[in-house]
Amino acid sequence: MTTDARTPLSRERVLHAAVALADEHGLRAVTMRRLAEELDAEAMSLYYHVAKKEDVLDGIVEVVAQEINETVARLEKGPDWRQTARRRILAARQVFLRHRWAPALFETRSSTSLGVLKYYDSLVGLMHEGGFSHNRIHHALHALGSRALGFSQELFDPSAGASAEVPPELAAQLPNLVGMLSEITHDDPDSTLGWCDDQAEFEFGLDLILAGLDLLRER
Amino acid sequence: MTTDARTPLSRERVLHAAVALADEHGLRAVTMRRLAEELDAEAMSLYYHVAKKEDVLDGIVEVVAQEINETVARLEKGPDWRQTARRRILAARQVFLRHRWAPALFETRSSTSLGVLKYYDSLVGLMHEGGFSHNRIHHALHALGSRALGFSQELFDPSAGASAEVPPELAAQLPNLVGMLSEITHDDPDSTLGWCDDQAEFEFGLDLILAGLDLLRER
DNA sequence: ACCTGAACACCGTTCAAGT
DNA sequence: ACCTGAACACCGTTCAAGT
Repeated sequence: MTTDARTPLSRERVLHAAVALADEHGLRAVTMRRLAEELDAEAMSLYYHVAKKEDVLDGIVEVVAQEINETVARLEKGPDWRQTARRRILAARQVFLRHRWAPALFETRSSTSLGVLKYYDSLVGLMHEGGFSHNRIHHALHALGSRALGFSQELFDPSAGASAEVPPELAAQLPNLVGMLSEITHDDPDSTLGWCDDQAEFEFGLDLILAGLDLLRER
Repeated sequence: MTTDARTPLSRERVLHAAVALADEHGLRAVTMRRLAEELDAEAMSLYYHVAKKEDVLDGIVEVVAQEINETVARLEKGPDWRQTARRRILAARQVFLRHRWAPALFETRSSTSLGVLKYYDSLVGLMHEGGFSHNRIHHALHALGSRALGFSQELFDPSAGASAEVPPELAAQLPNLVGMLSEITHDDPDSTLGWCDDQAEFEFGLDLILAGLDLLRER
């Protein structure tokens, strides 16, 4: 995973090691000391290449954002703004499926990333060509929220256990929720970004919003 | 803010002190040592009343969730499911406006909260009465995401500076975004939950989704 | 039953010093 | 120019000891 121990450190090496570490052991494993270890260096050495830990976190958001932009750049345009946007968003999602720690991080610090801004810039351009006013586009970005980037925020925690296993004394207090959950099955566990954000659910919400936006455009 | 120094500690006092501390100085100020200080005790004393820090965080989510449920319980029903849901969601939002640190925390750990589950349970019940199948409701909750609870996730960071102040060398790389932002003004700075999640934007996205869902129900 | 002092393992970070 | 050892202030947490 890490390159030769003799390779000198660099901001880029530090950031890529951080992404790899997060991919393998989660974001919590990314400490300055652990990261240095991964690079066969001392924690203090990192400070020559990055300002502080926040800078590392900003940096790995940037790395992931670039990965998204490269993926999106390879896509062909669809027949209309909506299809094109949909394709891009679902492609971005694939990148997050490779970096499952990233949604949580993006939610706190995506504004610092030039790559994220470029992604949005391109989306704004697409919608503007597609007939939306800037004001509408602004609204649209809000309506989409993190869906514009390919993930939806998790309101339930994956670690809390499966849906059906609600303890009986709790179930009595939550009759409607338990009733609903007993009827629901999730389609594809491999496509999950968290507990409940699987591909089918993500697309449902995305399409609902894109359709709603498209109606507004035509008025 | 804190009660008499003689008042014995309790889980409840600890949690309420934690909420007050987060309200005043942010979630980062909530450390075991600082929290103890606030209660005129030693950090180690807290461990008699809470298991660990995670337990404190779960607990303050619960406190806020209860606040939401109490607020919602006082509301009258609207003419239909959609109006009622809208009222509840906007009322929940008011609670988050008093606890601006809470959205970020809810996004990571709301599943542990009985109060949050009760909120959802009631929403599921409302929609079921309103003519939705459980399967549709499940989809609907996904489509709404955190909006069901009254906030939308922030993709941009409030600390990063105002929208118009994009440095010129950056602006050249982001023509569409800069074009958009130059036309946009946010309506009401007081209603903001973060950089861009103000009341008007929140309602736009919420109504778009509620309208889309309502159409599905009628089919 | 409730609270605390001392101690441990772990953070991020600074700074003077090494090559 | 690049890396490091020692040190600091701060975490969460344990545990034996106090009342």
